[in-house]
Amino acid sequence: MHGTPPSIIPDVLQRCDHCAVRHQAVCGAMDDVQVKKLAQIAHRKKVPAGQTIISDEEPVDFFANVISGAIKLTKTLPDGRQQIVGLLFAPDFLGRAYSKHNPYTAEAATDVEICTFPNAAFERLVGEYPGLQQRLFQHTLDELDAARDWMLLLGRKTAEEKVASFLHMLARRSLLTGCVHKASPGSAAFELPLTRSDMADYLGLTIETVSRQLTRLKTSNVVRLSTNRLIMVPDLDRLAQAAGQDNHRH
Amino acid sequence: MHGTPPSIIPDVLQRCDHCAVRHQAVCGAMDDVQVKKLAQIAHRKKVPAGQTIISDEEPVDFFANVISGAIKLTKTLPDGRQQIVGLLFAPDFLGRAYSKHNPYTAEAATDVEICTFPNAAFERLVGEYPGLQQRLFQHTLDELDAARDWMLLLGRKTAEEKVASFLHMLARRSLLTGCVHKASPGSAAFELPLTRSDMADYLGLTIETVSRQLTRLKTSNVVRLSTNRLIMVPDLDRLAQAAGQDNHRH
DNA sequence: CGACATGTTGAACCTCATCAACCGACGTGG
DNA sequence: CCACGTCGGTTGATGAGGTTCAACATGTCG
Repeated sequence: MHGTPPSIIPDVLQRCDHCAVRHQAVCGAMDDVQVKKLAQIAHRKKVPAGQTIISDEEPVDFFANVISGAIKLTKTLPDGRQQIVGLLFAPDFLGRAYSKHNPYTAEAATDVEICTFPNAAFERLVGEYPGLQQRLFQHTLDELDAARDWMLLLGRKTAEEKVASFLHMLARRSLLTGCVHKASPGSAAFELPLTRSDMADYLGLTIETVSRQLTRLKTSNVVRLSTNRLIMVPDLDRLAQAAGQDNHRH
Repeated sequence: MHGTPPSIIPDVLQRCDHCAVRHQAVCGAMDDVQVKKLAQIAHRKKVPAGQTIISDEEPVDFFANVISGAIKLTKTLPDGRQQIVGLLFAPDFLGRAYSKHNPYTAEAATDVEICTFPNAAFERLVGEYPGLQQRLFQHTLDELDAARDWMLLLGRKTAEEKVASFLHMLARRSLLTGCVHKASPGSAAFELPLTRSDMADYLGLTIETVSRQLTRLKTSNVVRLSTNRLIMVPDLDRLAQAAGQDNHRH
């Protein structure tokens, strides 16, 4: 929502070899030679929480990989009602093929690190390496699946199921993303990347309802909160059940 | 929801040249020589309303173009609550690249005609003609945009805005799809492709609420209903306003 | 004609939004 | 140092928008 442009910290010396997402992000489709080409057009950028990265009102001239942090994609009605239509995490990709115009706004939900590529140069690379286009396509399909899952949530789930589903998604995510304490199998612990207000915008609720449902889940011992942001899930199956989920999947 | 497989009416003699969607569907990316190849693997199929085309529980072994009618993509919670996560119309494409498994069910909302291609053969063609893959990618991006628009609707719009948005979408569609009476500019007339029950599942409402909001729009003269299914919109801008839309777009 | 599916309307209820007060943490300036 | 404003979050009271349950209307098909 800030008008100021994100500060650019070019990092030409940065070797992709040491990048945390080298083998997961779109560059995972490329061999070392290709990645070197990519490195030449890439720029690391740090974006503080709350800053707008892409606005739906301005053309976009770059693509980006998310290195760390969370980015929210939002849509807003003329009267200000807002909905988060997508969340991007570590190896995800930001940007739209075939169009300079994004139909939504991208904003840093937390402090964020991204690796940007200028539009033209990146599209040239996509032309050279068909594997890259396929990777982008695959990523878009995943985003579509996620969006449709969320449509089911927004249209048909209760407030408690919505909150539980959100936590369940993060919990699953935390299990995949390395560094797990895996204290006991079937449990998880993670940090909330969103404020209550953002959670509300993601779930189609109000902050008050989100807060109430969280305390409900807390008092029924489905989750534990150490701070406002640190969540501990003792039993993932119970959480999945509270989320009204197909738990024979995922 | 029916268990019976759709009846297959192979139509080898059918020339793609005469196909209503020859230049709009994915085949629009192909020249006449390529289309001839495509015609050899294509089969026309008629599917009666209500019949399941693709189930999320069975692998899919074909792709398809929609020739006529409407197909709904649905997701269902274990307890039966249902949400339509996508609607496919005439030149749209059904099927999922890179995966035999669809995470949703496709069902004929009206009587439907589709043009199917066996998986393997089609993927071979995609490999040969890069334009085809790009076309599929583009289509997926459009579906993603539509899904995210719908997330905003499901999460943040009121019942009246939801119904109005749905009608507005169909009205816009009816203007693009040839055969318009364009009695007066800014007006539109079309047939509802969905039952009240399906509309409810699409909008995250109940049939009763859909019905009530329709009569509200009717009594406030935003729309006119000749039959239950035939809609007349005298002023598209008023409808857009009732939909809570950005009307400086689209 | 009766049976069944689709759609409308009414009344009661309930979930969630709204409005408001309050809490703790943090930063700033007198 | 403390008063203060601000921000993120919680909790309570109230009410509206939609759901639910039920009755009825309409249309279609054997």
